[in-house]
Amino acid sequence: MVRTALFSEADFIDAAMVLVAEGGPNAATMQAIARRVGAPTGSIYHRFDSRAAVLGIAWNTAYASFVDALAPLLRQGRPREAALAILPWSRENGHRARFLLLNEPVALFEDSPPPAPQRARLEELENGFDDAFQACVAACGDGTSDEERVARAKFLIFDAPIAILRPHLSRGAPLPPYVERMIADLHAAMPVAAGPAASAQLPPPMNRADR
Amino acid sequence: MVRTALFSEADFIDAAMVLVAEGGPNAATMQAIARRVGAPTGSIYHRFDSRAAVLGIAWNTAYASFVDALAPLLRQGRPREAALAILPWSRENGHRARFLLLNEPVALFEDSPPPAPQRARLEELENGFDDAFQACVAACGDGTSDEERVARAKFLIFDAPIAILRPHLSRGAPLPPYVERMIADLHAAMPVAAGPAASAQLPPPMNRADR
DNA sequence: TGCCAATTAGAATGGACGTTTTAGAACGTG
DNA sequence: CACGTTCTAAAACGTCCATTCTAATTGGCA
Repeated sequence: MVRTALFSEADFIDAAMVLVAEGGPNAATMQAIARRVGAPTGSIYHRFDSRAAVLGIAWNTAYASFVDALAPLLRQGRPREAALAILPWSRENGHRARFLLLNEPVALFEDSPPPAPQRARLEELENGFDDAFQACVAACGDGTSDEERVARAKFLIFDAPIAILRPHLSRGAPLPPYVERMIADLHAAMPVAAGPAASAQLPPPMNRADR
Repeated sequence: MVRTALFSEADFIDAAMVLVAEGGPNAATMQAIARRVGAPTGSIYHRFDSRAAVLGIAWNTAYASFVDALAPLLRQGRPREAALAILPWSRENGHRARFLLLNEPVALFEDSPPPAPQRARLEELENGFDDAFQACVAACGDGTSDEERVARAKFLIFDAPIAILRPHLSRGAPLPPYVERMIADLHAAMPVAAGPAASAQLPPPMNRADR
């Protein structure tokens, strides 16, 4: 390299994340990203092939950070700790959390899908996360890991905690202390290790649906 | 009226909903909406002020239908039934469900907020829904309706069931039968009417977080 | 029958955005 | 101290889209 770069790749990635987090996917125009970094738009194209690549790398970065925080706990068979780990991760990764947890990929990538390398990397990350869930279910519950059992684990560890955080993330408000209680209570009431033993302690479910 | 209209307002609204449901907010361009209806783009502007108005009305329509399905049950103090009602509503309102439950308003309206009438109507609907929650919490639990109690009820009745449906809505797959079990189990384990009595039956929550 | 408002019809306009291009500045190397 | 490479810098291009405009069509009514 012969001329020292004024801006780093991470600068542009971060700017894109912040813009999406604050204003939705369309707010992250190439010109807005450049403006926020203080660079000309051309400089983005010296580092990235396209806008889709920028957003794809941003997504993969945030997702990798998230998976790093949860997967080890899952593999250790500690689903409750994994669910609770979303909380400090979100507090420490403000923009990333909003970027990752508040956007559906379909909406983020609707204009054009990320190029192949980023797609491959994402699939890698998703498979790793999936494996961690499988391992957790195998370690926590009995061996049978059918679709429903995994869906239940993903809900308890992933979707439900995010649903608890969502209203606050959406308002941009700090996470109140009771979100931790809600997650903990949820896992106390519906353990992932939901052998028949656990549910037998609960009051019997009332009669099924009303239709 | 002197010339019979070939297209109805609802045609355009529905087209917009379907397009957003299938391809994300940006897929609902004025030209795409018109093309799907088989009308010229000019015809949209004879009925609606702007694209923001079309999306705002579409959102309000879907939201009103959703609230109609849940609010009565909430006001009757039947949170479990309200949570389960999301299921048949989603099955009977395929596009609407994807449109409403898979899109954050911030992403949908980022380019320009809906005009005042639609904003006012939405606030009306949201207040009505909020009141229903307040009524339910008052009817189910004890009288005290502090922030945490309402947040808990909203999670159990609204956000959690949606989180259970989300993966399937997102893939465009039909909702499997076990989603009903998951919602029912959740409400059996964590009743909204969570007086101290209910949680006393549960095994004591394990020690709080690990940090 | 001939008029008029409502609607269809489709082209035109202006702006925003992704991407490309061209020119110039910086810095390690020989 | 020039040279080549990497980067900054900013303007330019082409496309897409929301919105507007102009003209043609329809059908009830005087």
